[in-house]
Amino acid sequence: MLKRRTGRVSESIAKRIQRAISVGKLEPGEKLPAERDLARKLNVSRVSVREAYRSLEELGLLLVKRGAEGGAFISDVDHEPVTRSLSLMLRLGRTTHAELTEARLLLEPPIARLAALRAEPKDIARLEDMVAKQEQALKGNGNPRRYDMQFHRLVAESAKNLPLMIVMNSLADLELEAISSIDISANVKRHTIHFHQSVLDAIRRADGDAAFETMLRHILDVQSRLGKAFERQLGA
Amino acid sequence: MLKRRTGRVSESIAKRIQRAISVGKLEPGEKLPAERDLARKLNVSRVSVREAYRSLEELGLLLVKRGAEGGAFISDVDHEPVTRSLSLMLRLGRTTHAELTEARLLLEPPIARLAALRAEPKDIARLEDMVAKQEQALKGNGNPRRYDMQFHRLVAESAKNLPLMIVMNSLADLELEAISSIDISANVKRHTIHFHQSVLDAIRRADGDAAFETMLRHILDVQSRLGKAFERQLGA
DNA sequence: ATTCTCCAATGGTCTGACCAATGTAATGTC
DNA sequence: GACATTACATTGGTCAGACCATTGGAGAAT
Repeated sequence: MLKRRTGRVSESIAKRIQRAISVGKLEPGEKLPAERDLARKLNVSRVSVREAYRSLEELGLLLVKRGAEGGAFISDVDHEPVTRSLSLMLRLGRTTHAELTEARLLLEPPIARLAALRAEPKDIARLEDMVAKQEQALKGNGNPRRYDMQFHRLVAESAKNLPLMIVMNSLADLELEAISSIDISANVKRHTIHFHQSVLDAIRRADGDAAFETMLRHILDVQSRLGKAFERQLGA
Repeated sequence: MLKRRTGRVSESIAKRIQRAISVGKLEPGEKLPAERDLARKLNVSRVSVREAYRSLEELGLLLVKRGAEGGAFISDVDHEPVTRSLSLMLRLGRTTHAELTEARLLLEPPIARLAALRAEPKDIARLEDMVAKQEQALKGNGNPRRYDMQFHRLVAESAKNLPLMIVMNSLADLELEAISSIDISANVKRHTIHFHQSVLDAIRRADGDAAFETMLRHILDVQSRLGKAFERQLGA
């Protein structure tokens, strides 16, 4: 035999399918053979096919549904797997909040600038919506924290750069996790909303420099306030 | 029973292990039970344990070796999964080389600035070593390309910020993959090395602004040169 | 026409077996 | 005694076949 694969059977199957997807032979929505069928066709056991499907599912390439009319379907690839991995790596790497903030300090202002230059009307509408929700949550005792990072994500989305958006999403995940345990005063919340409004305003005016500056000040502001909160928490 | 898991058995196992890793109960290098043992302990089949291990392996959390003294070992944190997923998106056209370059354009100059401010002697030594290797490879017909991205990674390492380092490493790997197929003239290689030397010099002088500026110009330079190369390749 | 029931397709899990790789310990050879 | 060889135990990899669980649709009942 010529094909010398020392590796696992499931891997060679997974690789074949992945290649087929890469070159466009398989398109999103298409259905792969049932596990039993493909196993028979390739003269391997169902286990191997299952493992291959499982790997591809983990990669975000497949969606496996069970039941009648179930099966393995080619997914639309989105950034979820990257974001998940990146978030995981950051968490595992024992990233400190200081590091996290520093990274955001480098990233977010330029992202905000891009957003100001590239935001489309629907991006702006979503940002407005988010700020409105935040205000409402503040008045009505709701928890505006969820919406806070969401705003930052939307800004990144408006920048129309997928890698940056992915990075920003992961950092936001981590930030949310980090601050979920500490109390935030209504005062700080008001400040946050105010900054968000300013950023939104700059984006609306397509004023890149203003967006950059405002975002920078916003993160510095949060940094100093949260720094105090972290200390209080440790002291208590 | 209280715990209502509708999902797959393998997933609940994988989640448990992942959590144990996240909170530090399991550390890199540690060995998980053999498939048979864990299966017996949890009252599930070996198949389920295998699938759990397989998922975690795909996520980059485990390394599975077979044979005597084999087993599933907790991996060191590595950016490989992030890179892999990103690379997939690149291949599937969800993102472009232009976006990638733009991201680097935003990220690398500030990273270089941090590196200049924080590089320790041993970081500088490694950077010097890398540039030397590059020069040697250029003279001796070697392939300096591998060392190119390596240099950028070392810069990110010198910045002492884990999130930024992981992100930078992923982007560097991706860049390497993207350009691996195109020819690079000796002229461009010389330019690259020259820029690297300048960046290194700024870092040695702990001159953050110079490092920022030089890195920015370097990437812009590469961008314009590679842009042409890409075009040539497409035209051919 | 609507609801209900049943069923076939399909993934999920289990059992138990054997194969394959791999490090180590026992054995043999010089 | 030092080194090569062999045998073996451990562990993941694969297989076959069975049964369970979910799900959507076809057909029956109303």
